[in-house]
Amino acid sequence: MLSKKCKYAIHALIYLAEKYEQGPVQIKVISEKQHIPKKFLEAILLELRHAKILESKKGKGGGYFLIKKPSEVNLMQVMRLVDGPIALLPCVSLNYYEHCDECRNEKTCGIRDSLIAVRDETLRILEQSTLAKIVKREKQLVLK
Amino acid sequence: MLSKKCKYAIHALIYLAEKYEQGPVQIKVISEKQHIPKKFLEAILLELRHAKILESKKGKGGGYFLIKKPSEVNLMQVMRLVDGPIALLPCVSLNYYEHCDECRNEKTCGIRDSLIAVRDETLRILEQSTLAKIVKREKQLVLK
DNA sequence: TTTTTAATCTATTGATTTAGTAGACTTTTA
DNA sequence: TAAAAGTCTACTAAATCAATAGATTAAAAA
Repeated sequence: MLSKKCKYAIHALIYLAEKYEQGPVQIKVISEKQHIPKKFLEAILLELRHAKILESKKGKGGGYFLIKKPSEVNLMQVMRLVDGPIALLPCVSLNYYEHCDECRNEKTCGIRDSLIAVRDETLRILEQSTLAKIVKREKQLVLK
Repeated sequence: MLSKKCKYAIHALIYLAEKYEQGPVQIKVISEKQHIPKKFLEAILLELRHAKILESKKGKGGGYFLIKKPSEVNLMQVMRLVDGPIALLPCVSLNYYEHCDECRNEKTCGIRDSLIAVRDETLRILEQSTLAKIVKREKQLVLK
């Protein structure tokens, strides 16, 4: 399961993708519109800034804004950044690999194949899910 | 990520699937062969018994054994039982559904589609992964 | 019937992670 | 220079995770 932090991060990014190239948006505005605790959101946005997905401007008229195109930010990146590994076990993780103590020899562990398959399918779907596609989808859903 | 508990449960079940219809296996034996803390394993096996996957026998010659066929136990069942939801958010979970506070209207939430796709692909793979297949796979891997 | 074996039940615990909050500080703009 | 808005440091309550301890019960064998 995703953490609340990650869910908040995704919703904040979608909101900022809607306002792409329309100038900075204040934390307070995102917080209110997306029902995210303001102080918690501050930390999340800072993390996304450090990851070069967002940039910020201080002082009056300041706020946060996307510096990547909405089509270049996907759920795979965001989830990895905020929550860490996508894989179900560290021993099948691409970005956060860790050796498995229990299974003596990884080569003969029968569950790795399944978990690798889950990982790859999950990554495929999450990588395709860009902010641009999500915003487009939401607009279509609102019309229905 | 799976909890250690869930990983232990899977490895214990694979071990018992290898010994299917060969009589009860003591907790201590499973614990040693699979490198699982004995007391922790006790609780896990009990849970699997309550779920009617295992049965136990007390006293001398006692232990645990599978009461379902290895082909009838899959990773989807085990993960759901031990760790709960497979889905990435409660609002896209089939078995542990919970309404989402933040997204006011679920109908227009753009990330649900992706998360539902991830869930369905994950379930498909995990459901196919039966103990029988895993044991067979491990035997093949050992030969290589 | 008693002893031994092995699972069962109750309960507690330490460590880590999650989900925040508080408050002082810095930068920018009007 | 005052107000606005992000930044940084530190702290905390609650929940979850990963166990451990010890008494109890049931079954089999001596």
